[in-house]
Amino acid sequence: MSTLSIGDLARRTGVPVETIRYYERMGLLPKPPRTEGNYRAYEATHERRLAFIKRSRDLGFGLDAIRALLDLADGADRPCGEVDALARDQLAEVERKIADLTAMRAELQDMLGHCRNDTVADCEIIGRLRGAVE
Amino acid sequence: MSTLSIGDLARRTGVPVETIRYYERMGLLPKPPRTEGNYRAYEATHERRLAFIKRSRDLGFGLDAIRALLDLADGADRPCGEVDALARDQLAEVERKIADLTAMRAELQDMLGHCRNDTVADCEIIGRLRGAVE
DNA sequence: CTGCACCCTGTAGTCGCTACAGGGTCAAGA
DNA sequence: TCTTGACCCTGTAGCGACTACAGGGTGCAG
Ligand SMILES: [Zn+2]
Ligand SMILES: [Zn+2]
Ligand SMILES: [Zn+2]
Ligand SMILES: [Zn+2]
Repeated sequence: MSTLSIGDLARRTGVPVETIRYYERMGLLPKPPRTEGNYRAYEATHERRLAFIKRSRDLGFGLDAIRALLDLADGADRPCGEVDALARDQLAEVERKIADLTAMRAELQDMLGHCRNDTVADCEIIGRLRGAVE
Repeated sequence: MSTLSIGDLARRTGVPVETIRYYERMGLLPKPPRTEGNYRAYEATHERRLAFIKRSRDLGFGLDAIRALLDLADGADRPCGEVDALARDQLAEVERKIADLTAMRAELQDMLGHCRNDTVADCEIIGRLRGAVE
């Protein structure tokens, strides 16, 4: 037969079992029918939906945005402006994070480059954390 | 007099009041003496320590690493190898995050570049989230 | 003396999981 | 047939680093 246990679904999508149950609680994944023994019995639609969620998570979308994307994906004939807006917001967020991290990287590299592996008293890293150079 | 209220300290360091109390609970900032009315009364040492914590946080160090850095900073005559190791670990972590985010950015940009602002059914963004192209 | 800004403690919520505890189910092997 | 072990169930608590109250106390200016 064609239903999947939660463990099967986890293996096929790469999403941990606990996370699948969490998505169900959060309303991202519909509650599947149950077997006689009260096991979740998933079908292909669930697998597709979970794969969609996983790809969205891999791009950094938050669960609220994913809920919105899933809703939008159902309205095939509507324009995709809202989808684009969510993607642009996400891109902006990613770019902001990259900018922050790039500044951190530059400062960490510079600190490490100036450190003479001396005593703590002379260490450039500690010196800058203390505020010697900004 | 030379003591600072928690609000003064917050203004001078840019660290919110709630966060200062949180750092105290977490053992990063020593408990300051109190006034008669039970207000925290900070001195210059607290301000320096909090500034150190803030600069470390701005570089992305976690609170455990900052605790270690603060301890190491007190041993002026010891070699700074452990400090360097913490900084290198942090640099590696930052570089890992940049790599992840850069991949997300590339995919988001590519999705957005292919989107023709059509219907949801034709939208490249939705298509890829569904798994059309990996 | 009254209002208001500030301070106090303690607790709960955020986000997206992750890790149990304490049980139930089910198929395969001895 | 019995038992082992892998899997599944619910419910709750923990993570990191805050953030946001609720419900009160303090202190100063008008
Ligand atoms: Zn330099
Ligand atoms: Zn050094
Ligand atoms: Zn392309
Ligand atoms: Zn589109």
